[in-house]
Amino acid sequence: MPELPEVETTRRGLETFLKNARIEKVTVHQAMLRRAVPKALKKSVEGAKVKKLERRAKYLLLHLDNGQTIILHLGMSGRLFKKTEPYTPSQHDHVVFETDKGDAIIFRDPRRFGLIDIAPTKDLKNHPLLKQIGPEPFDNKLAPQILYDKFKNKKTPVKAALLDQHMIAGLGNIYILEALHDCRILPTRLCNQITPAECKKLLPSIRKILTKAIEWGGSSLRDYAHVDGQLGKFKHHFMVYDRTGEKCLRKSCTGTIKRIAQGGRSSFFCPVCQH
DNA sequence: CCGCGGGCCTGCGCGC
DNA sequence: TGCGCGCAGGCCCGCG
Repeated sequence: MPELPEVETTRRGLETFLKNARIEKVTVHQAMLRRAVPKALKKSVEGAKVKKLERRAKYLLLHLDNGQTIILHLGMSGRLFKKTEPYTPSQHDHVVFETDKGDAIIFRDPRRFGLIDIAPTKDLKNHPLLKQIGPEPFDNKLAPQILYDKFKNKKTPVKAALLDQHMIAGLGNIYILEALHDCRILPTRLCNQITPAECKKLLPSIRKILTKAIEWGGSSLRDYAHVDGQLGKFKHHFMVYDRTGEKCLRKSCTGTIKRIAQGGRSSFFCPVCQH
């Protein structure tokens, strides 16, 4: 999916015209996403104003002025965009939000791994989808030592642990592999073998990669695009992701990028500069 | 409790 | 040209 940078880019894109807008109409064309769109969505949302747009992990939270919050997740292939002419409707345009400003926001998701839920804002902390999620990468309270403590008793490869949203929020396949390359850690390394010194490099690498990715508007591979239709450009800055057989881009490294499968997902790394 | 593999969906690119 | 296969940004569930 859309990982943290793509969701954050979407949040920023929506904010410019959704903040303080009133949602006048919700149309559900396809209710069956990863789970069913709640029947109450329409009733809970129509007539309410969007007060604040927040991102938590890969979830987008639209806080309304009636005490409800819309919870959106883009899954693997989801995107949210503003309808502009010319508009080519798709059979995967599942939900449409229309505002009092005349805008229509479309939730398009071919694979339907995304989801939409609605919950009282005050109950979000205990929402089953959000309750167990780990710290945000940019949370000031997150320190290398915290990562180390989470790693030290785990026997899984570090790649798998970072994919787990309970460990740290918002990371996915691309940015994990880019961050691990940045701090020279192999994705296959076991968590309980990662040293405190390595954690001290890992966290800044995660933050650096995410920051750069947000600056470039995320990564558009096939489905993802900004709210206004522009493409995210970070894929032109990948060091390892999807670069099998190509030269490692680290200065003066002579390695060639390798691909392996871990837990059914691809991992890319440089066998020369990562250890 | 933990770790792994499968399943959920559609679409695309590749090799034959 | 057409078909089958593998693979794709994520997450949940059930099994051992």
